[in-house]
Amino acid sequence: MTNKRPLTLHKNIEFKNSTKAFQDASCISCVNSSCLINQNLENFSNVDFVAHKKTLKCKKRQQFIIEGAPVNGLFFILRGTVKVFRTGINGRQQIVRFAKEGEIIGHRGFGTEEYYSIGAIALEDVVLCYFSKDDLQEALLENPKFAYSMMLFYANELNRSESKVKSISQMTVRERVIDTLLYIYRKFGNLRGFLNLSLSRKEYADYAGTTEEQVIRIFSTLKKEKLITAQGKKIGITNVQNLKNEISEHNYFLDF
DNA sequence: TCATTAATCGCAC
DNA sequence: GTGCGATTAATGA
Repeated sequence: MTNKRPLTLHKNIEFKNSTKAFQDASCISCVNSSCLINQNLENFSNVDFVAHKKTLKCKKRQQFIIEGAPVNGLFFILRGTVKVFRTGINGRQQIVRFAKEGEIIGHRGFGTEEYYSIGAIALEDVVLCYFSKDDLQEALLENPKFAYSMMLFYANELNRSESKVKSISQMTVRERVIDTLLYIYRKFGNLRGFLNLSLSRKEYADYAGTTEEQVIRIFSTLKKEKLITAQGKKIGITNVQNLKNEISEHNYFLDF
């Protein structure tokens, strides 16, 4: 599935060569323990690899990967959350996943694919680490433990992606919305009784594969059923177990 | 504060 | 279930 559609221009894109975007954040002193590179740091004999990485900051709502753009490297999230999407039929946005610190973005284009098949937008202010393809390739060949960690990551992604196909094709809209809520819940957790990631109704819809109106309607029935609470963008899950029960018959996949 | 953007709801299909 | 449009609420410059 090659994707060579022309670049979709977006109003605020700028990451390459914009000097102020880059600032040094050394891997050696990095506190992000969920990063695969950080975890494998002591196994690298070649220090150049981490020395070559670039750090860039993205403001909220800034797009840093454009669908169809050539792949030159991989992004690792140092801080913040990001949504990864691809443009579907009728220009509708399909959110592939939400990613938080330590996660890798753009990995599907790594290796054989020349162009990104996904786009990525910062949901809040984000700090990214960017490694060039060449440096990464070298590091993977040299360091089996690192390669193995990456393989696990890929396998996990594939598993999640497959279960998502099933949920979109076989679950009802209500179930998909609940599934989305639980996904956000287990990945981002709760903060003061609300999901620790605020998304628009549209974004819930784009992930669940439905429309904004459906999400609104389902949210309001869930509210009446006292399963969730909502205050503007903040959604709180009041009864996780009941929600889980509703979709447990279809599988309930744990992912990070 | 005022202007813009998002959330809702009702209704037709 | 979906899509449109009007109304209301929330956000942010």
